[in-house]
Amino acid sequence: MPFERKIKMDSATIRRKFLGFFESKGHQIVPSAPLVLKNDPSLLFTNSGMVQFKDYFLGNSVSKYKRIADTQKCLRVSGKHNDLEDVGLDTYHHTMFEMLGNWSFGDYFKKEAIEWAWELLTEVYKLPKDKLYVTVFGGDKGDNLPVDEEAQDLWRRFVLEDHILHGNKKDNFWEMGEAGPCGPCSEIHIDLRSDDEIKKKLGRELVNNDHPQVVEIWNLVFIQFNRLASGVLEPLPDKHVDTGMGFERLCMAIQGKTSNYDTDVFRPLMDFIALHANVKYGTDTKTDIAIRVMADHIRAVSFAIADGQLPSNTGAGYVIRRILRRAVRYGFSYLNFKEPFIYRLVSLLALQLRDVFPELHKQLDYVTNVVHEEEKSFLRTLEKGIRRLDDFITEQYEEFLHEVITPNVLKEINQSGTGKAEPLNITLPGKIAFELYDTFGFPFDLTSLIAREKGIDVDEKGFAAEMEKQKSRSKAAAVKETGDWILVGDDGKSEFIGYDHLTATSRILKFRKVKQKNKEMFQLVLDKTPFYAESGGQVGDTGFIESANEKIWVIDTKKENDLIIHWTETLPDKLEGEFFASVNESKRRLSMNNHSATHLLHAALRHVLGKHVEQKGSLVNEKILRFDFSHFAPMTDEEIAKVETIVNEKVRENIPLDEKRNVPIEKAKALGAMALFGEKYGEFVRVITFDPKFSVELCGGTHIKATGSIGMFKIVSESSVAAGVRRIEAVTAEGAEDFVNGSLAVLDELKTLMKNPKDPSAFLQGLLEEKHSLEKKLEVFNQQLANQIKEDLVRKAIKSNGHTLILEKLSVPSADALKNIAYGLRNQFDDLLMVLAADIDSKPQVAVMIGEKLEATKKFHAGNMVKELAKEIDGGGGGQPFFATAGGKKLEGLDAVLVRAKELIG
RNA sequence: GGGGGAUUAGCUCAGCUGGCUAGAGCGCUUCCAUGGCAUGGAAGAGGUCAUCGGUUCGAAUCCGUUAUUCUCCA
Repeated sequence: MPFERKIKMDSATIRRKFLGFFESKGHQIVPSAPLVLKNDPSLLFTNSGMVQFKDYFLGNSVSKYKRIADTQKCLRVSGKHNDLEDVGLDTYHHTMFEMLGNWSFGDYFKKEAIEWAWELLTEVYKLPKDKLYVTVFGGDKGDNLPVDEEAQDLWRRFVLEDHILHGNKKDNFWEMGEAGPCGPCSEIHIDLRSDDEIKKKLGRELVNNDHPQVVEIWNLVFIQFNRLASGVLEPLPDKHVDTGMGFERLCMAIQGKTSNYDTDVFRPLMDFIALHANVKYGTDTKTDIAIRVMADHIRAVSFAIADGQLPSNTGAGYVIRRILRRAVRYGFSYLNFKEPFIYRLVSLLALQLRDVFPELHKQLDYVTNVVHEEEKSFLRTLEKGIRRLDDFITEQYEEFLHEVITPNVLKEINQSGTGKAEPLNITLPGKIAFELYDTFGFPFDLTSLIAREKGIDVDEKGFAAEMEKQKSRSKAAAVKETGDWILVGDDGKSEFIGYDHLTATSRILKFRKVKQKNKEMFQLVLDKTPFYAESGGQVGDTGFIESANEKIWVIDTKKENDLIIHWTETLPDKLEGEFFASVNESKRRLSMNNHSATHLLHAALRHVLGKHVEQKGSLVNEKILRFDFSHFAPMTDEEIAKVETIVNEKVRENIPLDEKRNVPIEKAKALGAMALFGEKYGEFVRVITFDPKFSVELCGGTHIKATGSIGMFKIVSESSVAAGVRRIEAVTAEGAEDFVNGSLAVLDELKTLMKNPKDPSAFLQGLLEEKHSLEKKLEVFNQQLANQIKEDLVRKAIKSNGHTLILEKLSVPSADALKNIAYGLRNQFDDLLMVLAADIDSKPQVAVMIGEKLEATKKFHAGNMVKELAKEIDGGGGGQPFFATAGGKKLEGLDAVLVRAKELIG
């Protein structure tokens, strides 16, 4: 009997004990960072516990606490060990997972890390010592590194020699990237197999061998080196500890399960899914996979949305969309969920994790709504795709039928709708399957499934080949080369002084070259800079840096983590020495107006619409401000007007800016400042207040001294961006003035054109109605004209050879009229044979019309006749057997047309 | 950032290689039928075929621009 059965500990307790344990060892417990990253070009999502502490390791900033522990939401959807398409197939991969971790920044090192890890696992969690294995770094010749004896000796105090293994550089040496902090690591693995299994094969032989029940649970990283770009390792002055323990696996080990999905982390979700799908988990592989996929994916999707990442068609948003759609697909195919269902899991999940990650529970309605809408939209996509696929399949059948049509085959096809069909030897080309996928978003596995049900094969290789083409195309377009940082003098700290100054005397600390779309650019880091880097929605500053003999334009300023980077197109010839750095003042000033106005808008919206309004996105530049916020209905004109009025009132009050820097976050919250979900805040924050009773926000942006300089605030548009998210675009100051003046100018112009009517809109309304009725009258008039011409032609008709012959030259206003006349006469005579040579606005046109009965005899073909006749007017033409037209250039040829027509008729 | 598709009546969509007087279903209006309702019958209104430009004798259809939107890849 497995040991674990005796232990009962739920996941919440396991998490609590971890945090409590490290708190008792002097660690500060911090909240999880958001799942979605901003300001990091190398990463879309937080994929491990250390991500939020990256800057501490890189030396860009210093941690206030030497010891920290937390549980971190992580998301992994790509990479060597975890492909999205694999999650759910096995029992231990996940998209979102929690990583428990403890850190030392220049404080304790290997001894404490190892002792505490052992104590927690064996004393607190009471995991059996003989089932635990540890690995230590076994050295690497290339890097000239020996075995990590230090760690090995420390482990020997607790662990039997045959439970300690050596690992290679791949498994036991951790690196942040190509260059940067790194060091050996030590992993703890656990053997969860039954005693019988263990007897057959020793646990140590299965460590690091992808066995689902002999798994790594904790990785202790000892950061002691810095790898230079050259590849050389140098020892770090401050050594750090970075550990990460997979929470779901830990729960599996402690709760004595053989699958992460069997723990109470996933079970409530899975039971709910199984209940509504009306299946039992554990009875069928296919439905089990589908249940796991849904239970897993809803976690990733819900928390990503709660952290501010809406599903979209680019970047991180696209990843979220893909995850959700994969869940819908599995539910649709294997659990028969044809209606939106997944959104109902959100509340269950929110409740389950309310105490650890309150952000989801606090935004329950919003997240549920977004998921629901996204589900609906994908189900619509599926429906359309199925229809298209059916069309394709029908086509394939038809082609097939042309070749082999026997009663037996027909019978087979007719039966094929009922379920399993005999293979028919028809293949759906990969190109078509790919087209369905690429253009219409219809998943390949559904294509195969449906095709197979109808006895059709799908060319998988062809599909994969098309997919490859698409990938290489995208890659080729996205080539971006980033060079190494090159130091200019000493590498020091970079300081931002742009809140108080627009100019500075600066030195270049380092620079690097980047190549994008064959364009070479440079990135500079200054020791102190007045340039504001794009952040919080506000655009980065532009401007220049200038030395005694040269001037370099800064075309953009961006942030990478906490580093402020100035983009330039050229590099100064002389990098050393002082530069005069100057920000483009007018752009900054206009952006500041818009940014402060955004704060006023935010406050006004909460005032008018309610407290559920929260910022979901923001863009502030020198021209416009765009503000996305949670709200479930379109705003009425009254609401918009009211918001505008409130903001403009606040502008006229000329409220002075109250800016407080370095406010402890707790104090800021007490002031009433709202923290945004998905935003990462430090220990100390900046608080921007315009009237403490009106607008208090945490913000790093630049602001005007008093609201009066906004001048005027004008909302330009209100629209929807996603389910439950509205967008307002507005302008301020000169922008608002231009907007209003522009609108008035258009109105003035229109009024002048209408000769200044009292009520312009009524006047225009009348004008439109009049136009409509005139058009109708004209139509009637034209019809009458055509009838006259028709009657004229009827009179000139000759009975000959048993048909009614009309050969005439005439003048009509349009090609349409000619057509009308021709059809009119066709309805009148079923033995009609008519050639009309028309002058339309001085352009020659010929029409040949043949009556229904005459057409049936196939004696004459209008299309062929008109081609022949067109030669006479230097033109060409064609049409159908009974009606054809031709146009040309030679107006004088019209008479010849009639002569030729007579010859043709004979 | 790079591909692919779509845009036709109030809505959902047909309209294949340029020439069938631009269609269907639902909805709408009017009339008729039934005790009422579900509904049935008849007639009718409603379209700059997204936009601008080009090719052509002729463009909803082919080519390019812009806009909007869907979708895939990075």
